[in-house]
Amino acid sequence: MARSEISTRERIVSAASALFYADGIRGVNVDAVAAKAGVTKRTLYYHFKSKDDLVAAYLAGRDQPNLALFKQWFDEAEGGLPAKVERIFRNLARSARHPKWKGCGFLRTSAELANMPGHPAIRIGAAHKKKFEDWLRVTFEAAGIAEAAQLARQILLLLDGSFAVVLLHRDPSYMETAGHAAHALTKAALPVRKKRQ
Amino acid sequence: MARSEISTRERIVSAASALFYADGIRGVNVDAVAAKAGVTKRTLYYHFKSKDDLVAAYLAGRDQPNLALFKQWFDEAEGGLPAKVERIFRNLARSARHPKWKGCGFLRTSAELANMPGHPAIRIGAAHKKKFEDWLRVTFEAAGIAEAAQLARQILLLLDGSFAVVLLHRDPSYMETAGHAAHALTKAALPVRKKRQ
DNA sequence: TTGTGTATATTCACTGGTCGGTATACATGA
DNA sequence: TCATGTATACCGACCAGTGAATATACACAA
Repeated sequence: MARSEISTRERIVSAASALFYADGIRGVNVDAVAAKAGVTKRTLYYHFKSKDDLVAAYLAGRDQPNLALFKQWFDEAEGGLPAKVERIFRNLARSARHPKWKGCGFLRTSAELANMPGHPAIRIGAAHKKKFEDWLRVTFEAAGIAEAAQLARQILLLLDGSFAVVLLHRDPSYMETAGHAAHALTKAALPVRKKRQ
Repeated sequence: MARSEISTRERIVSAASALFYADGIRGVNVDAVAAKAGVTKRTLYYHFKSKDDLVAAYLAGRDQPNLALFKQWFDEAEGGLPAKVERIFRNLARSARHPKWKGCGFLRTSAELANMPGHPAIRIGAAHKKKFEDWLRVTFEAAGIAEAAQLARQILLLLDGSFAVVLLHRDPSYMETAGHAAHALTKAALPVRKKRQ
């Protein structure tokens, strides 16, 4: 193991991440990843046994940071539960306005590799979405929502719908629409307490 | 012009459609399309000036039939507007159970070609989704829904979210969840008439 | 009817280039 | 001396697109 600040392996994953996200899996060749990481291809193949292995590392490296960001957005939002949920969508809309934004890497990878059902990248993507859905469900349960599981799935559907639609239309306002819907569904599922929030 | 039942060009598009949908754009090579269509590659290039041109033809050929199917499902459903909307999702869930189902071809293509913003295929996909959204909006306006445009967008988000999530998890029950959400949002947007539906 | 020109449609063989992955050798530190 | 890690050079398969020739169908003049 090299003792440098960031390991060779990390630099390779980082380069792969940027390229795969920008141009898709099949749109990026291994030489390009090696070049961007500043290593030769042989070195890359020392650390990863195949391109597929590298793809898996790319998504695995995005799992935790992505979830953390959503949770952070939720936590720092003010207002009731519906407002906190909606805030995730509003922040996402802001991200989507950056020119380099290209939707959800997990979703795009699973779409591209849809003909390889058992591909590690797809399993990692599915696990990622499951974690997000579970976090939503637990949060909703804690708020006393009876149909917490169903609501969590609905929010997930709106979120992933946003990724798909905004990627296609390049119009982030769809994310705010999804946020409204998420707000409405959450509010309707909330147990009644008093008239005003 | 050949006088056969189906033209060579149609056979090529049909072959391309099956292959591109199954394996993705970059996962299919032009030789495979030519072979499946029973023509030489040179013939294919007589009818289409490039692979991208063929991709555009693939999606253009799916536009009208896809929309017609959704409208048919909606029309033949019984019950009120929310039930008719929900029926689309239920029928889609049934389609998604077929082993060859691989999500929405428009969405998957736009995800795969996300690094080519002006690609004809993406414009065709965007136009397709826009048509569907417009049809929903007009339908909702006819039902007297004030926020018809917003509701149409929300339904679209749920629909495309279904495609993405079901493709990833291979669990069509998410489509029924989306149908519930669509039902609830439609019902809430409907102008009040009487207590029981 | 027959010959000729022309646009359409199709084939075989090929090219220039890309890509995932590897054989082999070398360096360095424990 | 042995495990770890890096470099150069290469391979075989694949792949989008093309050159040149040929077949088919039809229009029109002799």
